[in-house]
Amino acid sequence: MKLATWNINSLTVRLPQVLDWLSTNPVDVLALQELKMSDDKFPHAAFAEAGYQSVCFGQKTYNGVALISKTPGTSVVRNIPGFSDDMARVISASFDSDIRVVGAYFPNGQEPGSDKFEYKLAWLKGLRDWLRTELVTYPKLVLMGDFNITFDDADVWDPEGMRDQIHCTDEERYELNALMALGLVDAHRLFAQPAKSYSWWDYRDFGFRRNRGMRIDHILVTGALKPLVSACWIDKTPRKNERPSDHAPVVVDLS
DNA sequence: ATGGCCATCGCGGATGGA
Repeated sequence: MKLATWNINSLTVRLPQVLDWLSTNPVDVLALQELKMSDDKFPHAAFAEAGYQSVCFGQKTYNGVALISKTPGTSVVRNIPGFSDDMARVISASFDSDIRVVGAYFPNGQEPGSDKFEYKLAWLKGLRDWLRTELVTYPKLVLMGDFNITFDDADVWDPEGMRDQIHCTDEERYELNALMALGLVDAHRLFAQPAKSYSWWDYRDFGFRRNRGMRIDHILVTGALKPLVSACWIDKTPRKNERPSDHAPVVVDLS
């Protein structure tokens, strides 16, 4: 079973790229973030023609998440039960009866100390409190998406320049580590990876060409799934497309 | 470098992203 996550920065713009990617990377489940599209606009038919089911949790202009899958997802849950939020950031479903997939678009946070930063920290706490009980119900769980947090300096092209900046603060990393402490492991770091592996590059200043990026898109798995993880990689190919998303897909092989 | 780029809304330029 292969799963992937990809922040596509507008499904309206990037639908052809998503379909193209799926045709050469026929994963079982693809979590999408930043649809920037309301549910009534979601292209279920286009995915169906490609042989994929889809469940979405959209929002006009901002945010929006979806799960694209070969088999239908069951027990679909939108956002974080118990955490009141007017933004569409999380969608969860079960596949192959007992694999629970949580696709998430974590808040950006804009700037440490800002209202958006405080919202990010509150959201992270809400996610953690919910996942603690969710992991009891679903021991085989995958949490993947755009986390908007780096683990450490290895995830940042310019650690000195980014020190204490958004995505790299101690507060964000504390919350990320607290999530891991619930019993999750970073699939990417289970394997040797190319040096300077990033999942996002700024559109400005030839960020991708110069590999000035950050690894902020992650796939975390529970201990029960860890023995099944045979590979995890970042696919930089779509970042070379015309009009690319600023993020690249991350893929995990659970076979 | 007080920035660069991109998507949205909507038709100019602000807002958000990261």
